[in-house]
Amino acid sequence: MTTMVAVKTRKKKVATTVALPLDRILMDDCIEAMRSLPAKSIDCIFADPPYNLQLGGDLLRPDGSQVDAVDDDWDKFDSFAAYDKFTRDWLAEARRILKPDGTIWVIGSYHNIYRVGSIVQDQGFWILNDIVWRKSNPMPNFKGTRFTNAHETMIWASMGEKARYTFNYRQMKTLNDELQMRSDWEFPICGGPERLRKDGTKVHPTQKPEALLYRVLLASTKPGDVVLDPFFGTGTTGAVAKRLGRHFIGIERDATYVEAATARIEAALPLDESAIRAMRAPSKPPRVAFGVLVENGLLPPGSVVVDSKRRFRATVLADGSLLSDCGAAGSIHKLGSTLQNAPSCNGWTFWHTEGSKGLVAVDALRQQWLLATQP
Amino acid sequence: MTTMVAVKTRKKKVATTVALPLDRILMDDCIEAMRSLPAKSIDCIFADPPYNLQLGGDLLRPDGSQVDAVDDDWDKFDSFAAYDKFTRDWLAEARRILKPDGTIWVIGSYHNIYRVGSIVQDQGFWILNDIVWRKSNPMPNFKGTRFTNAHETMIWASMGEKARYTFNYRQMKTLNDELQMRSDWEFPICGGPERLRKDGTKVHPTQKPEALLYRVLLASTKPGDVVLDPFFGTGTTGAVAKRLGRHFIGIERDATYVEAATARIEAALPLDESAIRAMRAPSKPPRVAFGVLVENGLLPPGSVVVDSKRRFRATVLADGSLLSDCGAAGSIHKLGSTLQNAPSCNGWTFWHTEGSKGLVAVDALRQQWLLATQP
DNA sequence: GGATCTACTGAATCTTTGA
DNA sequence: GTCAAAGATTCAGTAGATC
Repeated sequence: MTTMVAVKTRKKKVATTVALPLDRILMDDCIEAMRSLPAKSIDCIFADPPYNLQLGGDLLRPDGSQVDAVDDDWDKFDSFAAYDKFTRDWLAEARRILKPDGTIWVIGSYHNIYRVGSIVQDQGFWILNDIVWRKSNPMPNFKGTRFTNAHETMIWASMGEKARYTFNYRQMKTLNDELQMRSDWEFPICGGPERLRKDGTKVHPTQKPEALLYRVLLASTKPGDVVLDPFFGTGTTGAVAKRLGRHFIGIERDATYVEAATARIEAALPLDESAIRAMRAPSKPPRVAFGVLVENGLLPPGSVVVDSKRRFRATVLADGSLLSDCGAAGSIHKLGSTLQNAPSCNGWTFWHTEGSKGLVAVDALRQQWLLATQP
Repeated sequence: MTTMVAVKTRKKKVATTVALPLDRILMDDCIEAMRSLPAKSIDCIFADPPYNLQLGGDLLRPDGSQVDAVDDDWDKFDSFAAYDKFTRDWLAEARRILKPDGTIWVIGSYHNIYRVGSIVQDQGFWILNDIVWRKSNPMPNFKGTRFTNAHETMIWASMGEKARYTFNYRQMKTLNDELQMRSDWEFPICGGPERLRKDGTKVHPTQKPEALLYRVLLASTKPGDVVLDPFFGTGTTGAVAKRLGRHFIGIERDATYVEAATARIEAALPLDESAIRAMRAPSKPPRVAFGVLVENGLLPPGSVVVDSKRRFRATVLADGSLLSDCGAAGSIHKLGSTLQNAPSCNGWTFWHTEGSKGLVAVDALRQQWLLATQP
């Protein structure tokens, strides 16, 4: 199904409708397929490009010939140069179709991620984080010649240094038991029932765990966003996007993978109604002006507020500003910073009012107000 | 003290004696100093080059205090091109002086490591591993704009694909409780008594922990080997090399750093057994966030949980929070305490899910998860 | 003397909105 | 585009003071 989506054109800020193949898999070369998509139409790209540098696969040698003796410096340069060109080409297309406030994720290992990261930066993307996927059950190093290669790296980048982007800070913090989500994530590798198999053998050699994509999409997209995966494989990105109420576009050349991905996504269930509803709520609570609490009688004019240690005391005025005993006045934030002689202050957590069980931050009143007024 | 060391010359494989400034600090530009060293004379290089952080303005913590940023001149570069040239130049010299069976380590962050890694590969080095230093106590992301940047990356490379190198597999396995050493290492950042201070302020803004260098040198060098650090700073590499019975050569331009490093290394004592044990990462019981169970499908969004007496009922949301039927929401602990009107609540034992044999505490799911993922 | 509280700090690319 | 005001934001650990 092709869906019409509002996309803003560049020159004139007029919304036009452009065809986006939402929730479909394009069976094509990734660069060709991206060329068919309109500029500035995608919210997020997740890319798991091939990184079989040393194997001399079809990417580096279209004729399938074997790479020469690896001591040959020229050949090495040739290989890296070919990989770099491929990377530049697909990243340039990715950049064209991303919205100005979109972001891109690329996953790789030490074989390719340094090439990718350099080119990401060269093309003007701005790295926001690199994320380490720590595998809880990596394949051991059988020969004992190196450290167990127990992680892969993801680069997350915005369109530029000043570009805006989506980061659902609160949801990540909640997901991590009220601690900021860190740049190192632990997940098992994809196995068990989740791993797609046909006749007992795995369909795709590097199928990514859904939990990984779950966190990626929950962190960096909003419900209804369009997520593109140019190296779709067996469709982990699509299955998770569907579950999380995001749209996906997959690009995959290999018919076997497309077939497996199609069946898989078909079977994936979207989250149930209540979970979806809660997710569609904005990730940030709506702003509430302090004055609204005053107007609505939660803290009527004349009320007294103090800081948590009762060092400062102020009276609430009718316009929602505070008047301190020493004569200073201003918004809850301004007065808090003035009194503490600090550059800034969050008045919501700084100021308190007398409750039945001691001091209560005015932020609690705001929560109360939100609970009472939000649907 | 200059010591005479046998070094093989390149053209003819005849051993000649060449002066190596063993266990000394050369106060000079790193490229100039490396030029003064003979080719193929160094067993291992550990390099902690400037990261090219490109920081913006001041950064304030939530309490209003200012973050002491790395604003030193040595970290300023005009462009990626300038940084790349600098990197190519020092890496080329490093390559010249390394023995054919030597290895190089470079540490960096996402700001620079992709540039470094690409150039390492371009110059013919062969990456053996990349190692993630997970910081147990990183600086938080104060503004809630990104994931906490909680790691740095080290690249470990040999002179070429077929080159030999030293890897003390057994010692690494022993150090890691008889499990293969993985590519992710956890250490605290350098602080406490180990952090060099003068008049209460840190001498160097980016002093590395000795535990990190300890593992690096123990893994990749033999006793008596020569370790070169072209960005010596306050001499962590030298202090650890001395304690491990390796020779070091330090290169550092800044006289203040050289002075501090000299005194520090002078005071360093060879390690005894207890100190070696202390160098191991502290083992902490693994912490599992409730959200991890949600992400991994043990309790998918939309699942219903109840307390043991079925008085309260809540739905699991996509971000790992709970939404109660009465509209209250929060983490498993928060909602449990809210509903019971109690000051605190252990959500792990409070909330249950329907199992085939009746209610099962979500804590049981956590145990199940730990069993499945922990070695 | 031990427990508790307070202040400080660390390689950081660290805001958003509306006039 | 700029600018000013409003609003949102921290974790683990050490060191020293206080109870």
